Amino acid sequence: MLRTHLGGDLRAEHAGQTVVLAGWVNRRRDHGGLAFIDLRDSSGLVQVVFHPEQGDAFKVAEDVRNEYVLRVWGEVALRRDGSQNADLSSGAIEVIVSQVEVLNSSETPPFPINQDTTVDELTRLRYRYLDLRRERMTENLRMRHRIVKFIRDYFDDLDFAEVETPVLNLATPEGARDYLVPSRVHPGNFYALPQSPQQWKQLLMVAGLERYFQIARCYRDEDLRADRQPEFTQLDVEMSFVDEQDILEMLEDLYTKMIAAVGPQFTLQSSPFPRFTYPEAMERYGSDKPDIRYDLEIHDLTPLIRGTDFAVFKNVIEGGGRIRGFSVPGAGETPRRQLDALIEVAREAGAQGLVTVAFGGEGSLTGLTTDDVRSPVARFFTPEQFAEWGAACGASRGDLLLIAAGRDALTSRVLDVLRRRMAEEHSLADEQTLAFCFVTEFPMFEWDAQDNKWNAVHHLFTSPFEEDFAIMGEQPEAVRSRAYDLVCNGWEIGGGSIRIHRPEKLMQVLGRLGIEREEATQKFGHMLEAFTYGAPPHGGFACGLDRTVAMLVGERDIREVIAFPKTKSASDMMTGAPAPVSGAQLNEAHIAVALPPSV
RNA sequence: GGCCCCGUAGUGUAGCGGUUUAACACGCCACCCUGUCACGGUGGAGACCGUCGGUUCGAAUCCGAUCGGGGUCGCCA
Repeated sequence: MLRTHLGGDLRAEHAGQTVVLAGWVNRRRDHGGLAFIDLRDSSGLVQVVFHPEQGDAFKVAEDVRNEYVLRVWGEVALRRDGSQNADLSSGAIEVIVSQVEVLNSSETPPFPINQDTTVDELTRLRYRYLDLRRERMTENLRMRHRIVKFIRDYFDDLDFAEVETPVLNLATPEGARDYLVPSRVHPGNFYALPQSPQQWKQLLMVAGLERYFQIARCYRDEDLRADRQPEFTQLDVEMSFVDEQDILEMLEDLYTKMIAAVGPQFTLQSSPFPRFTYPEAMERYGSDKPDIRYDLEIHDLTPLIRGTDFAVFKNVIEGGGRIRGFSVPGAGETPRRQLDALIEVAREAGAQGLVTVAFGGEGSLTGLTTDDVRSPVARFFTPEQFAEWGAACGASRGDLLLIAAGRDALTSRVLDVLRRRMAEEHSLADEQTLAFCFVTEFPMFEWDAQDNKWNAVHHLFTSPFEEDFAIMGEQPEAVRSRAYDLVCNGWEIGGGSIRIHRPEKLMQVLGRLGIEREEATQKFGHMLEAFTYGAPPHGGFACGLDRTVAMLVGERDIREVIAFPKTKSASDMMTGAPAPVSGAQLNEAHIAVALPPSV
């Protein structure tokens, strides 16, 4: 070892000891006749002191710069009274250097390593190794490790086995776009990188493993977002002989214990986690991943408005739509300009418009007068009617109603956007609170207007409710799936389902999705066949590890918890990937490149 | 693929048609400084304003294209 101690570990009790340290120059304070260096290693910082009496060492210290790598020999000494530094773990002491060796010099870094400043994303990714040297990023990676360690221990304790599944897979027609890998041995044929180990884990259930998990890397060739990378990591779990209840309870237990272990500073809003069916979540929050740290709950005003002469509402109701809205406490004084901005937000979300009703004053809504109500539709309704609406939304004077009209799909979407916007503007979401919930009973199918067919909302191995098989032909939109999502603070953290384990059921679903018998056999024959050999009932889930880590370190962008992420255009700024390959490599893979005309 | 935002010293920003020799902070370099810890002081270097084209007497500034980054919708079972 090049050192005897880690600098950040040194305490008053080490005083008098001779130590050897190694690390980076975090900062140098040169007083001419005396120099201090904050030496940084994986444990933190320690102040090392260079006195001129130490001739050679002092001279070396004068020429040292930030990020130089040093090895120092010295004696731990208590700091003189009044010069202790409470901000450093080692702040009670300092190391008086007798000898120093420069293990490596350093160019001036392109951005400061010793402070957490905003730096252009591009520059950070280009010099990712320096970006990661910064304390915040190092801590994020360590937290990621702790979480993975916790997960492995947790499942190990419950007799789960971690099994690695193939990265080279058969491409499937459903779901996200695949990353393709050419086969050299089979000219013209391709593997697909896994979008998830879905089929493998089900086959492991058929294999009788009963309890499987994996920290699995997954790949999807789709456009990127702050919470989406082309390659990402899932906690993948599957169990046999279980129902929804078993799995939801396990997820609850897993996350509750994980947070207690690695993120004790967070408050769980409620445990057990509230459960909403999909229709309920859409009705109350307009979203299948509601942020329930705040209320702003959506209410149906249609019954109160039915029979109105106000054309906009009347037409919507007659057309089968509804009028829905929610109350924003204390927003009754929102100035006109901001209300206009909200209407614009609603329009961007697809709404024709947005009705705002601002209640003036304080206290209950009884005795409301025309002067107390500020609304663009004030002349179409009486104060009593507005008071009824307010009561339905749980509003008082001083609150603001936001009301959208239209088909449910539209009003949900609009009100969801507004809910999140108002929570943001009024700081309703506590950053230290984690509000988990489950959303269950998702629809099994959704209509794909582009391709004119039904798609699986979750995935095609998800089991519909047994009693819903009967209506699969006539009312596919009404078929409920045994799928569930784990949601936290408006983020979809994970999801899963009870699977289909009988071949004839799978064929039924495949048929509904418009996959012909021939294609079904070709793409899913192995699953259909496996299910004929006594496949046990089974189910499971997959959680986004990147999102889980981001959530627990308070990052909004999963790039902050991935060591070497890609840019929005899926490039690696450090290595330059992806890049052209040689003709020889292409030939071996039997690939002829046909570029689009614009390139 | 659509729409939106951003590209100005190493970093973060200002400047938004003409006294700009492009400003400020941090960083960097030199000198001074024996108790600092975001050390301090003095001085200095460093940017053809992403690229190409256009408008104009004059462009970092206006327009168009392009490249790169980011956001968002589509997409992501």
